[in-house]
Amino acid sequence: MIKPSVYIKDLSKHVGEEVILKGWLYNKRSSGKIKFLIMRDGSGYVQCVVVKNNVDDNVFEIADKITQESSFEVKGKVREEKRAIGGYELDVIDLKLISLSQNYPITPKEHGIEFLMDNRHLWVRSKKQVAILKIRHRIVKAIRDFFDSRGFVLFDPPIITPNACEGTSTLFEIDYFDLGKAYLTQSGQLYAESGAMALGKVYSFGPTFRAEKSKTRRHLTEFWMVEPEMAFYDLDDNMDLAEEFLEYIVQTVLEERREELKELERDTSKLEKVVRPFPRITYDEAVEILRKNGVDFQWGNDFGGGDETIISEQFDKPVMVHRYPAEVKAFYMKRDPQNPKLALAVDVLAPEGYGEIIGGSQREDDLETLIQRIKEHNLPQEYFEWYLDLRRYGSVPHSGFGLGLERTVSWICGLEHLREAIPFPRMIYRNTP
RNA sequence: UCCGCGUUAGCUCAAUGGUAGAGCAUGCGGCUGUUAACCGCAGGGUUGCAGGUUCGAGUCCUGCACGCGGAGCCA
Repeated sequence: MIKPSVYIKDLSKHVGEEVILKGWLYNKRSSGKIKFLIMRDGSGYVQCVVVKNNVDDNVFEIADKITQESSFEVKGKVREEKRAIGGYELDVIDLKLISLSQNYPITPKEHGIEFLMDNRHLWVRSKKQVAILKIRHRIVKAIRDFFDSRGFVLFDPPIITPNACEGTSTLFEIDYFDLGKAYLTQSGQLYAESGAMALGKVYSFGPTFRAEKSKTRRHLTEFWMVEPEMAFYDLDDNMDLAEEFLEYIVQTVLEERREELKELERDTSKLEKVVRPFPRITYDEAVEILRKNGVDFQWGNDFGGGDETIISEQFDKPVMVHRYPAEVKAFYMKRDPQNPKLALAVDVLAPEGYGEIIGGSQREDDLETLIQRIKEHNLPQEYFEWYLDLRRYGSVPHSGFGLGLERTVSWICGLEHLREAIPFPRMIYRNTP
């Protein structure tokens, strides 16, 4: 057995005991005959104190020579220590070097983004990145827990698809044997709809791909999306669910990842406010807000990034904007019976300028109307025959939405850029490491 | 695709058109409570690439490459 006797996060249960820890050297400070080694093991950080007069010469020699990010094993006695990070310290008895690291590129000073991105495989070891990745994991778990405990069934759509879901965005093209071109999915929604007709309430959760030449802090070419789809839900039911969902995610992270949020210096008072009910405004009301704020906005257009910021700044909670002009929305969205120019769509804008994190709608459930929409959007109907079947065989009103995982992580962590919200971001000018 | 900014030591950055420097990292030495520790010494450069102007270019001009930010588009 080579695994350590205990992990750093559990040291509080071992005060006064001798333990063996294994990990990497995060940083080292020294003051003559006493050396301070900060070990990280993935679960946390602990300061190991090596005093020359208390250890064998060869142990002190190792403490002297060990370099940043070298892997090592340490035997020592756990002691409470208010001065140290984490509140506990290890009085070192023995040290074993596992592998010496030489010239680790990421030093304890500042680095530029290009360098850090080139070294992303090492950058993920840094404190801030570790905190973000732990929060990302907790968000993913919260998402799954939320749906799993409410009668939803996980329904995995294909990644390789024969056509565009929405027909507009650019797709990544691949050669698919003798069948010609295929594409990487940009949404699992249409497939999720078939799942909803089979299982009632489903969600899909996986990577999606957009070959848009976007070059902003809000875009990745590969990102993760969770897409619930519910039979017998109208737009209001859909919004109720989205609201409860977001509250659950944010409050869960606040409860369970407080340490990590602190490490990121996140202003948690902003997150505390994310509780139901969220403001709900119509597209028309949003346009009014823009005009009051001096934006010369043309009715019928979609909101740009700057517009979204202005709208969301009016509120300290996520704001739900519903009933958009049908022209700017996808073909599958149902029109508002009260006003056929409007689609029963909803976007949820995160506060603090983080923009759209959810897009959803009630789906068109009438066969003839949907065929008409496909024609209007100049989409090849033959590719959508299977989708039309969902309206031929027991069509029901249904709704769903998609939540962008990285945008959610970015917002909750208070990040400047989406690229830190995923281990290995894929962007227009970067697909390495 | 368009607009703006940038590219100097391993990293982060300085340097009126006139001998390329500092901090971190690395190596050596010092310090028994350090918190991005500190102090001393040392090594480390084809100034992104290709041209041009000039007695002289890191600095000015042209082109290219790469990066960053933004627009459009979107989660």
